[in-house]
Parts: sequence; structure tokens; C-alpha cells
Amino acid sequence: MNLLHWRLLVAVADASNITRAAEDVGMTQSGASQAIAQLEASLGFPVFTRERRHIGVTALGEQVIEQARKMLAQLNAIRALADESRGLSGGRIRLASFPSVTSTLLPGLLRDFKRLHPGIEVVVLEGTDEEVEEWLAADTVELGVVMNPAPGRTNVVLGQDAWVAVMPSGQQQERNSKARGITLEELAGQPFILATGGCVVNGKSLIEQAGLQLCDVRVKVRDWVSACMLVREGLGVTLVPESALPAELRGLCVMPVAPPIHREFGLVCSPSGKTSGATQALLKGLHKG
Amino acid sequence: MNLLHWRLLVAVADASNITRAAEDVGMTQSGASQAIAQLEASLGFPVFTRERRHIGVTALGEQVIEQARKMLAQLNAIRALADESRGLSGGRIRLASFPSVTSTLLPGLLRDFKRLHPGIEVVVLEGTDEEVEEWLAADTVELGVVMNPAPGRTNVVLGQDAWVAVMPSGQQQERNSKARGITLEELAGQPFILATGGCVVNGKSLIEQAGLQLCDVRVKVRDWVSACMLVREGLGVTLVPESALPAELRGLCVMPVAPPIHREFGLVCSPSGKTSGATQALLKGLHKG
DNA sequence: TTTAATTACGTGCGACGTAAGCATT
DNA sequence: AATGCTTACGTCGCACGTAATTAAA
Repeated sequence: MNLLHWRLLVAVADASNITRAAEDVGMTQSGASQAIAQLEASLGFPVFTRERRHIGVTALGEQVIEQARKMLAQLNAIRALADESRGLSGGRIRLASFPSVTSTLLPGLLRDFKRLHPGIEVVVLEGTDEEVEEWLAADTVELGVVMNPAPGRTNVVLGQDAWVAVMPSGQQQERNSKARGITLEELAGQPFILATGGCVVNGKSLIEQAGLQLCDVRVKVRDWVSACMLVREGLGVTLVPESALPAELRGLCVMPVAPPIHREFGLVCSPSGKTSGATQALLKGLHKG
Repeated sequence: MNLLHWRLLVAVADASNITRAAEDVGMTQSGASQAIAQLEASLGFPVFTRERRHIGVTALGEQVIEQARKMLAQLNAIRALADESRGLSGGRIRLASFPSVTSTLLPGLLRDFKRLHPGIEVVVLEGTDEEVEEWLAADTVELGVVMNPAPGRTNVVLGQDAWVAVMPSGQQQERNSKARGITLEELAGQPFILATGGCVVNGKSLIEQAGLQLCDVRVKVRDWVSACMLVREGLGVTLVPESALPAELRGLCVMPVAPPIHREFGLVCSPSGKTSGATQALLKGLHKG
């Protein structure tokens, strides 16, 4: 019977849907299902009605949920109190990021932070990686997600992933290089689909950084997944971050780049970020969690 | 940050003493200490002041504690709601037990139950095992702890322990039988200190049940530990439940009885107990926890 | 066929206990 | 010495995730 149970309870009531509620509180559908079952067992009566494909609330459930809401409010009051005492309350953090990170890493991050500091407002700005850098330099945001940050500049490493080559399945390269990977040189010589994800660090920049040149760029698209679709159509090969691969890989052959190339996301703070208590609180939270 | 943390927080505030608070909520001093430290870390400021040998509350701490109290009150309200819905609220359970169990097994049990069902009052009556049986038969209690209950009669097994023989250390039996144990026959022939613990199931009854007879009963005492003290003084040997042994065993030689004899505590309910929702709720709680 | 919930099963992390350490009276 | 808090360390259980299953629409 943890707090998570009650949070989940309220979330399910709000969403009328266990799956969405689970996402809201940051757990899987399965975990949520179990947690709810457990909670109901502990209470001794069902809180929710499972009927056809949506979840309702029993009469008793209503009462319980109302109380739970009040309880969580009290909890938030405590947290707010804590923040206020340190002058963090009413703080506002502007955080800049680019699409892939915004949709993958940030949600969980921000959820946890909001839970810990309900009194601090976090505004997320989305842009290209270049824009993020500009905003940081201009000090219009306190925090920014940057790629491959210069060492020492990063305050927190958010994550990393490897670049992988994508080509239509069934090519002869497939059996040759599937295991040991493919070199940039081999890639550069083929018809290429340039995917950017809205970043200046992309297939083209990587190849050029290696002193090579793409001999035949067929298309340039912003979306990673779109690029993979085009590969499947046989228009060429491409280079994408592993985490950006589409779920459905049929018709595609994905292989590591040799030697491996990684990209790393770091959170850096601007001059004004360094002096903001709220911002520092966020960074502190990341160092452990 | 679970509910236990907040319970502990309040408990510490009330007790002004981590050790006692820990007992109150059912954990060790160490665990409590860690939990408090963790909680303070999470809040970001100290709630308690550690000064000389007692614990005080900081100004912010006061605020937090007040909120926590309210929060826990909300939680209790939920539980009460749950019980009320099942007609359990306002219920009263009379539970009869005898000394050794009352002081060892019951406290934790009752604490957990009260936490789960704040609206149900549990009254504990203490007596000898015979009295407990009488009360059960007369239906003046809903539940009773009985020893070695007839199979099928027990609703829940609370625990069990083995009878052990205690004699002064340094006897020649010591080396002979320490490992393989001592038979009742060997014991019956020696000067005996009869300890009862207020129960009719005791050394004498065990020996007689085995078709033997104590040849020389020197003293009869009620308290198990006192009996062990007398053994140390060299007055004779005795037979006690393992769990009743004193902490300090210097000068004593404890050895198993061969073949082993166990005693079992079971919780049985009287006729009226079978129809009481509150009583059944308690029993249900024991089946799992 | 897709979406949603439950069930089964395995695993990792963290909470808690044991025990040692340290301080205060 | 005795009391009381903290720290170190090991382990056990549980909560959660993965994945298979069921059910409904």
C-alpha cells in the first residue's frame, strides 16, 4: 500500500483507462493492473468496474478516490512547503530540447520532477539542436539538451545511443557485414537517404567528419522513420540513431557501424541556469535518480 | 517515500526518540534511522534536531509533521470507509491469550491489524490457557489463543516452538547428549524444577503424557525464566519452551528433547466469533500476512 | 485484427535487519 | 557502563517489467 498505489488509483479514475493511467504515473499496464488488483484486495471491495472496454468507478470507489485526492493534496502541500523553504517555489525553468529527446527521455524526467517539486513550473521549448544551442548562448533558457556536448560542459548525461546503418534486406552486404558491422566508407559509396531528425549531427555530417563524402544523396528527410520507409522501398541506404528505428523492421536490414559511433545527450545549463535554485534542484534530482 | 516514512515521521515526533518510534511502527532502530535520514534528504532539509540524547523538531519540521498527520488521517478515513462499507466499523473483538503469546506474538499482530482496520476495537484479555478455553466455551470472547489445538479447530496457526531441557552446565550429561538431545525418561529421573508459564501444558504434563513420572519435583514456579535461574543455582533441571529461554544462558546447558516435542499456538474462534464480521476480518488478515 | 486487461514468470533493487561504530551521560 | 543514533554490509522479498493469454469490439 504505497503512495504509488493511491496515485495510480486517482490516475485510473481520471483516465478511465488503466493503460493510460499507467503511463501517467510511469509504469507499465501490467504493473498498474496488478497494483490496482492488490489495492482492491487490501480495501476489501472493488473500486472499479471492468465492463466492456472501459473502466468505471463503483459507488464506494468514488468515496475512496475523493479521500485519496485529498491525501495526495496534503502530500503535495508538504513538498511545496519544502520547496518554499528553500526559495524554490514559484521558480520557472525553461528547458530546450529537440524532438527525439523531447518525446523519449523528457516525459518521465519531467513527471518525476513535478512529483518532487510541484511548485516549480517547467516550460519545454522544442527546436533543432542548433536552435537549442542558440537559446543557451542567448540565455533565453536555463537548460538545454545538447548532443555530444564538449566534456566538462555537460552537467548531466541523459543518455546515449549508437548510429546504425539501415538497408533493404536481401542485399549481399547483409550476410557479409551483419555481424561485424559496416564501415562509413562502404556506406558513402551507395545511394543514400539523408535523415536528419532536425539535427545538424546526421548521416552527412558524420560521413564528412570521417573525411569522406556521400556520392549520391537521393533524398533528404527530417523524420528518421520516414527515411527507413524509403530504404524499404529500395531508394537507398541510410544512417539513423538506434533509438529512432521504427518498431517494424520487416524488409529492413539493420547493422552496426564499424567502428561504432555513438551520440550522447547531455543537459547543460546556461549562465542564468547556474544561479537558479530551481534549475539546480532539477539537476540535483538527476544525479541520483 | 512510502507511507511508512510518514508514519515513522509522526511516531518520532511523538516519541521524541527514534528507538521507541521504531518499535511503535514495527521496525528496528536502524531501519528507522535510515528511513528518517532518507526522508530528510528527500525533503531537502532536516526535520529533526539531534542534540544530546533526545530528538527535537525543527521549525519546518513542525509544519511537515502537521501536514503528515493530516495526511495519515485521510488515509485512516479511507480505511474506515472501507470497513464501514462492510459493516465492520464499530465492531469489537475480544481476544483471549496467555502471557507468553501476549507479550511476543500479539503486539505486532495487533499493530498491523489496527493499521488496516482503525475502526475496529480489539480488547485483549490475558489469562491462563485454561481460562482462555473457558472463555471460548462460554462465548465471552470471540477469539482465543490455545495451545496444541485439535486439528480442524484451529483457524490460524500463530506459531510454534520446541520444548528444550535446561540443566546446569558442566554436568556429564552435557557432553553425552548435547547434540542428539535428551529423552524424557532421562529427565524424569532427575531433580526437577517445574515451570508452568501459567499453562497446564508444562513439563509435568508432558512427562506424564509420555507415561512417565517426575521422581523429585523440587520447586514449582510460574515464570519460565525464574525456573532457568533456579537451574543455574543447581537446584535441578527443567523443561521450557525454546522461545521462553532467557537471553543470558551463562551457566546453563540447553539441549533438545529427543524425540522432539513441539507446542503450537493456534487462534480459534468461539461461536459468536464465527458470525462476527470484524473477527473474520482479523482472521483473514492472518492468512496472508 | 486491434486494443485492453489479466496472468505467469523471472529478476533487480531497495528496504530492512544484524552488527559494529561512535557519542553522550 | 548504558543508552541511543549512525554506518556498513548482506540478504530476502516484493514490485515491476516482459511476454503470453484472454476477451471484447
